Amino acid sequence: MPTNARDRLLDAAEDLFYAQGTRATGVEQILETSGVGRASFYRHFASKDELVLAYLERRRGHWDAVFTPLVRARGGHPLDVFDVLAERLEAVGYRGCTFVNTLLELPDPSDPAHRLAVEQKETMRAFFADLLAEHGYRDDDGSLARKLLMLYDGASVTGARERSPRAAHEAREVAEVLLTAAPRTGA
Amino acid sequence: MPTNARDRLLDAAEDLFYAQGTRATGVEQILETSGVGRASFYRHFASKDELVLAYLERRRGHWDAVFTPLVRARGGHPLDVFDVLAERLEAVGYRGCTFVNTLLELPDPSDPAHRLAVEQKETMRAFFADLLAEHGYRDDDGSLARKLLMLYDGASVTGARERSPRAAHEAREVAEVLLTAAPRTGA
DNA sequence: CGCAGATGGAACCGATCGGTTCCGTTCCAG
DNA sequence: CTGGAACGGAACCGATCGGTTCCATCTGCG
Repeated sequence: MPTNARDRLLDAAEDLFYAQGTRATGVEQILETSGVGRASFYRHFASKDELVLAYLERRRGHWDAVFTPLVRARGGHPLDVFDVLAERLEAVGYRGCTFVNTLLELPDPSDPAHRLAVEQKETMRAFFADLLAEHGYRDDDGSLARKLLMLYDGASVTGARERSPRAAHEAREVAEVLLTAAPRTGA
Repeated sequence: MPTNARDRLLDAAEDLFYAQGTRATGVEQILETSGVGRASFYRHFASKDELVLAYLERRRGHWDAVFTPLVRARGGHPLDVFDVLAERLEAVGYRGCTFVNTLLELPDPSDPAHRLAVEQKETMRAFFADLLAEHGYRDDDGSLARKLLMLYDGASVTGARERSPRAAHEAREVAEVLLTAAPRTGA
């Protein structure tokens, strides 16, 4: 039974938190952007921190509902992740991976937002591991999946800095070299 | 003729800005940590923003004066960068690359702090390019140097998240594969 | 029609933000 | 010894922060 105001708040929060960071975005600005009254805000969220968490959970849902299906639609090869990332880098206003940005902006490991971001990164690593296994790449110690995630994070940061999709293309090239040298299942 | 207060302010700013981020650190906390009076602060810095800039310039100087000599001392091979990075990741309180953190925390491209961080990243890229050339690696389009920097950034972010030097070791392995496949000068 | 729930506006709160001002002290050089 | 520069402490400023409260309005449903 979410009312309209809640959705508008989350829409505004998603835009502003992502573009400016969570600390840099005040409640006031979210109210102005969403057109929601101050009272209504606190009827739907106990605090700004809870809105931040709801924002992160929404982005996590976006990963499950949009990002991974796009990778699957391309065939689900580990390299496809970097092609989907490249498309995102081309979008105006790309500003890096939400979860990398959040865990760097809120570095306290006991912060629920930090923890959620770390959990999401673990989900991404597991996704790489699944794709590798499904395509016959052996990764007994898990290092290959971690390296691909590290490449993904490096491309996200570089893309946010250069505001160009080149980083994703070059990350894909690195990943390609990595996979060429990787052992195959049953070999 | 910098007085003692200025140095103490920069010492405190370096610790706090790096550990918590610049927005999360108030002037008040810097005054408490440094033991400097509020008036003295504004005698040395026109604003908090200028202290942030001075902090970044100090870190940039640290790169020139400490980081790159450590790499040179190991032989100046491109892979040596990752070994020096690994040592840093082992230090308690490691929280990622100052300049990556800053350009993500202050995403406005016209922000002087953001610009300084971007400039420093360009310096790092050029450093990789120099090391590559000095050790006989061809990199006509500069993509190899950019990829190494991307690996460095990925390892920094991952190291900040995992609080372990493993990311640097794995980044070095990726770089090694990359260099093995790279063309050599005169070939 | 009339009621109830959801809403937006605005006033208000204490706390904190970055920044200014004044004053008393310390310390070193002339 | 004396003057001035540098300093620390504290009061103070306006602005903004996150958060609370009250009220008028709108809307949909019985």
